[in-house]
Amino acid sequence: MSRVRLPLLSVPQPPLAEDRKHADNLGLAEPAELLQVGDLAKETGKTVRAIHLYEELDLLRPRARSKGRYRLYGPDALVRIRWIGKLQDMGFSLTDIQTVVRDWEESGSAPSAMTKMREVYTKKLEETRALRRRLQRLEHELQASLDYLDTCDVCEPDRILSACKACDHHECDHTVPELVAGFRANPSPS
Amino acid sequence: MSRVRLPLLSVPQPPLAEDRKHADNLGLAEPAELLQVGDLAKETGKTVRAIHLYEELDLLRPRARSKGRYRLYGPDALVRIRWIGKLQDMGFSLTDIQTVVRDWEESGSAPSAMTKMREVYTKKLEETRALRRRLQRLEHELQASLDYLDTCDVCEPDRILSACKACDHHECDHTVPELVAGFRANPSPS
DNA sequence: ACTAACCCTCACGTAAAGGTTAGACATGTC
DNA sequence: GACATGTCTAACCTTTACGTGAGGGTTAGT
Repeated sequence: MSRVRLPLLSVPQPPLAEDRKHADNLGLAEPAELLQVGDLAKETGKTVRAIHLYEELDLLRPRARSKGRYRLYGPDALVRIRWIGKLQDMGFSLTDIQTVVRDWEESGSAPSAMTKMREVYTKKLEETRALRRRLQRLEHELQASLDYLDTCDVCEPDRILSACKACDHHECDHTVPELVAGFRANPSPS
Repeated sequence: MSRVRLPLLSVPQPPLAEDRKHADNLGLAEPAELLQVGDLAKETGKTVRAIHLYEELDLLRPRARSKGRYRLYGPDALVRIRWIGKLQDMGFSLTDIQTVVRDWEESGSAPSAMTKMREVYTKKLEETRALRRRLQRLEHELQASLDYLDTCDVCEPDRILSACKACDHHECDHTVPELVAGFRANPSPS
């Protein structure tokens, strides 16, 4: 019975690509462009700790390790991390994602995998729509409350506001928005 | 830098008013209708524990106690609890609400209080709008991904799906939706 | 009086998603 | 070789919103 929580938003802002450190190992044709964890962090906006965590959860895996055991990732890791981020944004928990990933990898045979993927996304699409409607209702309520408050100082311009906390002016029309009523309800102790 | 999380939704469903236990103490005019914590719980869908918690956080306070120290609430408590719930739905944490309440009570003088209330709601209204836009983008992405997947089995009806995990059919048009690409990115260990 | 429901006050547990040390190597640069 | 950074592992810390007993009174009804 957990209710919806809509936390404050703040998009990570991919901190614009930094200087490629050890340029490119000119000579070796293919395995060029290996990134280390900090690079991933910079480009995805996630922290190193977060990326390590994803690995602990088997959501991500370094392509190799350096001699000194540094993790080395291919560029696909970027895709993966961003993907994780998007799923999170859509409301998946990391453990949800774990499941999704496990399912995908277990069904090495594709058809079921594709089906699953479609299922997951379809379901989430519906949830997202529902959530948006819900938000819209909240928006209306907020708007209504603000309108109500405006009324309050329209009918009693400016000055009388100082008495407004106890103002019964609106009490006659019993449609005090809940968002406003709640403020006053349940007064503090004696 | 916390990102948005949009948890699964599920509205509490106010479990339709139960039988008024000790009917109404016929005789005593005013202080009738005192509820005890379980009643509040039933009517708001919150748990008793939750209600106790709200009290610990100074968001709610019983109007009185019975001889045996049972908490007794007036009907305004219902309003208050529902109000708390709505604020939570809008993304306020309980500690946020604590602040709001404290602010409201401290400014016993009303004008600043009203202003504050308006401020809070105005801000939240904007956040909510932003969030909705964000969700809309996610919705589009989901839709796009699903469309993409449909393409996948339109061009290769049915059977070839079994090879689709490795299918490069779409790789030519480099617009693999991130939501789809992420699935495949970063293959598991060797 | 007896019983079934309630309620009281601690107080510790939990899940999520990392944050934050700490102590110790690794790398790249001058 | 010396420095400044960057990484490694391991392990404990943090916050949120309650959940879950334990141990023990309270109420209402019969």
